[in-house]
Amino acid sequence: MMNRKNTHLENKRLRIINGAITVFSRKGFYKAKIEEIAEQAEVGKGTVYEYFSSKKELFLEMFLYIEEKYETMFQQELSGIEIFYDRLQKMFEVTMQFLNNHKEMAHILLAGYPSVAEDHQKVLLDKNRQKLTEISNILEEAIFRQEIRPVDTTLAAQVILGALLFVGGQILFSKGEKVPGFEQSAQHLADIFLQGLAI
Amino acid sequence: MMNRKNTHLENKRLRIINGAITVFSRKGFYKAKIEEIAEQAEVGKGTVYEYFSSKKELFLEMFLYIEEKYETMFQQELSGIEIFYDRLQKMFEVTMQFLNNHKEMAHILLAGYPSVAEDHQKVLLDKNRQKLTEISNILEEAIFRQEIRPVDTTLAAQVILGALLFVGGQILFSKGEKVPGFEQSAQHLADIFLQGLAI
Amino acid sequence: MMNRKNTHLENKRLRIINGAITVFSRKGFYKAKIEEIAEQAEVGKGTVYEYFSSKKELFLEMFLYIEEKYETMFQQELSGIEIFYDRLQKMFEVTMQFLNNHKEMAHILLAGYPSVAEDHQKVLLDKNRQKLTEISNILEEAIFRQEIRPVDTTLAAQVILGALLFVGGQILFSKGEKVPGFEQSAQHLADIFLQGLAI
Amino acid sequence: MMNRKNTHLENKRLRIINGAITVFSRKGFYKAKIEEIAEQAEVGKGTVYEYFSSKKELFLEMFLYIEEKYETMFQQELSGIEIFYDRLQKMFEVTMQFLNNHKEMAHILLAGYPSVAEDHQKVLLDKNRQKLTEISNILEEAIFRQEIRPVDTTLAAQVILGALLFVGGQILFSKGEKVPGFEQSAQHLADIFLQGLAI
DNA sequence: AATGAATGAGTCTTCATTCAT
DNA sequence: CATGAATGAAGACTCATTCAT
Repeated sequence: MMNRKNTHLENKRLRIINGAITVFSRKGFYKAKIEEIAEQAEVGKGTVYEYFSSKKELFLEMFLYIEEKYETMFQQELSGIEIFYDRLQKMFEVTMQFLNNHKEMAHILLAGYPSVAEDHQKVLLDKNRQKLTEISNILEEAIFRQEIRPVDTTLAAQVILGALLFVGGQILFSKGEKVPGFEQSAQHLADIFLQGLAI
Repeated sequence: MMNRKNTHLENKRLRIINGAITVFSRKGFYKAKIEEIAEQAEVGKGTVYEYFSSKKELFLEMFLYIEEKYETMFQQELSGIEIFYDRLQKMFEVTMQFLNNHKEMAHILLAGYPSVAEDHQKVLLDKNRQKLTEISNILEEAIFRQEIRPVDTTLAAQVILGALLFVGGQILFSKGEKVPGFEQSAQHLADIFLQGLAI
Repeated sequence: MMNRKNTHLENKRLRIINGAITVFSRKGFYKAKIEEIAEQAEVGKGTVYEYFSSKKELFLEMFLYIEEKYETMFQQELSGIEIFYDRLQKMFEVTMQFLNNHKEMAHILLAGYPSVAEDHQKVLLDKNRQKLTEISNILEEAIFRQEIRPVDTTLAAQVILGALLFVGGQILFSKGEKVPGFEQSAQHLADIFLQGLAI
Repeated sequence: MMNRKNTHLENKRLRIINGAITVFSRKGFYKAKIEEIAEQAEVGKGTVYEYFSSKKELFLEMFLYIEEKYETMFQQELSGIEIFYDRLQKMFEVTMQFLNNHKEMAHILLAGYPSVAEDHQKVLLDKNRQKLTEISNILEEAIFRQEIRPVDTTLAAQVILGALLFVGGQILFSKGEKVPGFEQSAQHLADIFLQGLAI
């Protein structure tokens, strides 16, 4: 009983988060209207406030929700892969796939709406840092395994994440134009990073 | 006389643009208040509207102003340099230097505030594309000179610009923490791109 | 239940319209402040916008509301009367009575605030034309019945409506001064129109 | 010399008044911009304030200027005419002619923009009253001469002025539609007033 | 728990007016 | 006298948030 109720509630919360994803990413934080999110979620405007105390809070929760999905996807897809080149390629692939499913989030992930964050800024920055650390760890492991040469892993992680997000964004925002398959792009990218540009 | 007047007017327009830079980058587009920009510029609120027809227009003009400065800096600094590695390094250096002077713009350059743009979106996207083309050309030239191996220059340009902006942003937003010298970081970055990560 | 709610909502809409009547007629369109209308209606400023999408729209709706009341009054009072002289007299009487209850509207009915109208101008002009047609019809009927001689009914209708509104307005705006009873004035007017000024 | 200067000044003042006529009547009081009036008059915005202390004052002065022209025209045209019927007809004719030349003023004359007036309301009302008195006098004279029967001249004057303005307005605002010649309309009107509608 | 009607704080923008040149 | 750049008071309108039902 209790359980069913919880599920039911969870569903409503989830519907709202999904409405938020749709609207926030279409309109951005400021142009998104709570009312429209409520409509999307097929709940009443007031109901949104039963689950989230404010628009900002909703934005944050939505962000964390997406982040978590990204993170999970990231972990899962990379789990079995040992070879660094393959991991790198998979990273790009997963990220592009993810951005493709949440196109609109690319901007948000990239720039993080600093002014929106304010109170929650710490949380958002931490998420970013976390992802960088993750990539950093992968790099360090690869260095340890002597798959790659010793480089400043912090810097390299930034370069990779920047590339991931920006290239992903670029590819996705070039609407209408031919978007090469993710796999192929991912291969190219991994290749560039691994082999470098030098002859 | 006429000249002095023109100069005087130009000064006021410039003061407003600088006010806009300060406030927009501190608060973002939506939280920035015209009144505060006017205060910053030490002009009356109404005066802003003598020079710019709307908040959006002011934002666009400010963006173009900054872009142009960046562009000029970019061109100048790269002009004498022939070796690709040096150019790459300089690119990073210039960009970081620039972002350091306009810290606040990093977000804006990165994400382009899509929802703000709307009417002007085309202009903003074009600027981005323009920069990518520029880098692309540098790459093609380097390929032609056989300084680097033949790669997808479009993709590579995106990777480089993404890295430029993101790494720049990262470095700058880690306020309080030790920021390594730009030169050194630029060297590292150029090295990573040129040599790749592989052993 | 449903019914009570509707009634309740209707009431609020009506309260706002009445506030609008009070304020618009005291101050005219441009000097009227939405906030004051809201105060009059004892609702919040925002509530006005729940019911009317803009100040102009509110003005139009108020105008139509008043027009309808005038029209109804007009129809009802004239319904049983056959003799042309009596109808004419009643027309004046009804109009003066009406203007007396909505003093402030006289100007609006007279001049129609052309610049306010703009978008809605057509609606307002149509209302005017409608009233003229109505009077025109009454005149034609009277001509048919040979109660009055054949005249240009369009012109005559204009004369009569002009007189109705202007005289009404004159009488009402001479505040403080002795206003003769409506009935008596109406008789005089009807007499002038019917008998003419000639000896 | 002095004289020429005065003339010159008078010219500038007049140019502004004429600009005001054009703009006020096209846009109405509130939508008219001082700047546009200045443009029309081909003077600087500030210059308007050299001649008129405020927008309201300019409006009033413009109104009086027009009124005077109307008045003069009225007096002149009626001066030689003795027969009441002819005077009545001429009145209509002159008024329509006048409104045709200052189309836009019809509304203003009709309704008098009460809210604009405020401070000057007295002046405007007086002008109106003055015109009514004038017509009243004409009527009294006609009664004295036994050209028309004794009627309430105040009321009759109102009816006539109301008809003058309203019919004039109607005719003029029916843009695009066939407007019968003024003379003919004036004849019809005079006929209706003199003979009445009765058979 | 769910709703949506009601609210008013907050901001862009307009434009009459001023005043230094 | 003439000008127009500068100003800021004022007001329509939006929308997150509340709360009675």
